[in-house]
Amino acid sequence: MNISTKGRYASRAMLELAMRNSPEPVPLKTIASSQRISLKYLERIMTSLAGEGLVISVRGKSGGYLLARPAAKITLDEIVKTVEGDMAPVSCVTDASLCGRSAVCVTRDIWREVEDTVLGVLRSYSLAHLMAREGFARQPDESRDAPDSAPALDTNKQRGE
Amino acid sequence: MNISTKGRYASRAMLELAMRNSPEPVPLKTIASSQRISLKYLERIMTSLAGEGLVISVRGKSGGYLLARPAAKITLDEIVKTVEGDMAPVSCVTDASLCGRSAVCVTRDIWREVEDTVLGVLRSYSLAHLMAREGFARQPDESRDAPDSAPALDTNKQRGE
DNA sequence: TATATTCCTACAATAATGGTAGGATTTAAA
DNA sequence: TTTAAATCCTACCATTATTGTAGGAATATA
Repeated sequence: MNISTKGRYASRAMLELAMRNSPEPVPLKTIASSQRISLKYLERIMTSLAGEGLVISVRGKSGGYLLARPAAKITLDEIVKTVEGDMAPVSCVTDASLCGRSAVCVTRDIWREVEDTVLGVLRSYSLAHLMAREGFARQPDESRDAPDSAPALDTNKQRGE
Repeated sequence: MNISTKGRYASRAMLELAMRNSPEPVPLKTIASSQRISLKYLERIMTSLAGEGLVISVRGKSGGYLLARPAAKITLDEIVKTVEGDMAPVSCVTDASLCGRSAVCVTRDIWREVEDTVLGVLRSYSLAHLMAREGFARQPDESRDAPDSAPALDTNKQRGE
């Protein structure tokens, strides 16, 4: 059971982007140094997030990255899935043909439930939630849906929105 | 995100042990061949399960393994944790000293919640549940608490037991 | 034109996974 | 008492995944 540095770095970088809330693109150099992540490694991570449409990249001098959506509209499962790839704890969950007994495999059902549950937890957190946890006041344009307005126990639904 | 072959093999081996419900110890040779797991590898896995008290090993000729408790009293989280070790998706969850910012780290809280949730799902399944899913009738001595008698949505409580 | 940035691809060190090999030990059965 | 079948123990190893590094190419601003 592991979420690799990719998933963690991506989450932290996105959170920093959200907290900066800059109208100008934020260069990775800034984020890499404040998060103590290798710039080159972070470049690769952010490129894939850009490919997935979670951030907008601006090339050239005074370029950098911007969130593609408001922080309340970006959830952790999107970030983690993008950089980690398949989140199934067992590959047969994603590709049933890997094992001849997939159709009747009891434990496979459990591994699938584990994956669904993990993604449910991650989907329940938006960047806005994380900002709130960091003690930041919510921005005006994301105040419509309060981060903590969702039912606390329903982890399969998105908090916030 | 991965549950390695150790966790999967251990689960399948324990399920087979439960389904055989043999009063005599079941030798690993039997399980290894029916589950198509390398005998030597399975030996190591079962040794650690025995060390954790989940099975009883009987050495010598006509030896083998027995469940240490009724199938309804053994849950998947015990099995998986024993063979996989630390289930935290990020090591700082278990050892906060690995990162100076653990005390104030927002994402760390999420990784911890992910771990708790996964273990909750696994704890909600006993070997008896898996047997029931395999279509086996419940054994008399575990019929008192029906495997599916627990509230369906409460994944943090044990089903059965 | 110089500079700061993202983008792309290849390489590499390290760690984790998934075993194998070879016995030593134990114990029931022949 | 011997033999055989089983667990137990430890070391090794091949493969894969992780976690980067390196070097530049492309892009766009100042």
